Amino acid sequence: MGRPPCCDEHGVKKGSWMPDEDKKLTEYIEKHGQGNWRRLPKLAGLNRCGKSCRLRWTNYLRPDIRRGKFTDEEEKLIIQLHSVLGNKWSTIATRLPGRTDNEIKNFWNTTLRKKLLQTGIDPVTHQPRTDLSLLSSLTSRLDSSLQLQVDAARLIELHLVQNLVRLLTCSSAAPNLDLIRLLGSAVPTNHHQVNDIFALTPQLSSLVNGSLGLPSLEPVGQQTLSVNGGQTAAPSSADDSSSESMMMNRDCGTNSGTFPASVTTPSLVSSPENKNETISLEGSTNTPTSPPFEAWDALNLDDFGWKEIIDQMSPWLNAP
DNA sequence: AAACGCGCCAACCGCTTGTTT
DNA sequence: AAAACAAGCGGTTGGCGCGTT
Repeated sequence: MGRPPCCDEHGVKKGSWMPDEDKKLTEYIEKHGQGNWRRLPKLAGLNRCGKSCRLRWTNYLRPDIRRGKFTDEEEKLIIQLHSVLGNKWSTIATRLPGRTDNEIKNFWNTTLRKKLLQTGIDPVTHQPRTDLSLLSSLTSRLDSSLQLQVDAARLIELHLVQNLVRLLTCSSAAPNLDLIRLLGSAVPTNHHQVNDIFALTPQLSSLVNGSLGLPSLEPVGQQTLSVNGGQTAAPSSADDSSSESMMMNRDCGTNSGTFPASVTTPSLVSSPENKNETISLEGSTNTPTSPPFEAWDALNLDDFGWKEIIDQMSPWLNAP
């Protein structure tokens, strides 16, 4: 049989103490001393549970309680003791006469903890914060990072368009009719008709036919998107890096008709194997006009309306 | 003047530990 | 030895006051 709750009595008052309650409690303890807290409320004429009375007395009414602001010495002592004892507030309180564990705990949580954090000290370990140096280094790279975000966003846009094209041009199976429907065209039944879709936008058509001499998004340094902690796959073969990779009749993998299970993308982070990478998140000096963006920018894909397409493709993109 | 956000702190809650029966 | 009880402890919450918008 478990222990019954301390304050399970019905009608027991909770919340802030009234002055007359404080008076009753103080008078009773001054007269009879501390003792059986469970019986005290009844004897003192209080409609409170014993636990509540004890807390009120020890944290507020006790005559030896020292109220007011913590001094610098107390502050230093608390930090010092906390570094040794941790959150042992009652033990810490025994070293600060007149201060209650509750008061020290509150002071720590509201003031000291923040103070330490601001001065670069971890309030748990009392050691210099390691994440702060990381933050500092990130700040120093803010300028280039902002530019990288632009580069990365651009790259993702291009990559999505690239995969959209590939989906529509897979040769190993019937074209993805659903996607084609999404493009708002009449349902094509062969590759010739699929090509007609691209005729809707000369720019995309050019992209597919490689007639602009566009930089391939797949060549040297291509990586496979990985979900295992960002590990990169080995660069793909030289065949894959051919400009033909953007052409029709390319093998799209075994999952034609659905989004390829293994989505290829240009590497975003340089690696020893990816010497030719033009985009690196670490100290990149790329600008929006640097390769591979120049030629792609010429497409003016913003006007293509790809965003709407990608929105509608989201069920495929999110499919397992 | 009202609304809102935020910090402070008293009090509560649930759990653990120690003591008594 | 086990159950019941009391006290203590630390985390969390809720209300209040104050400053800002």
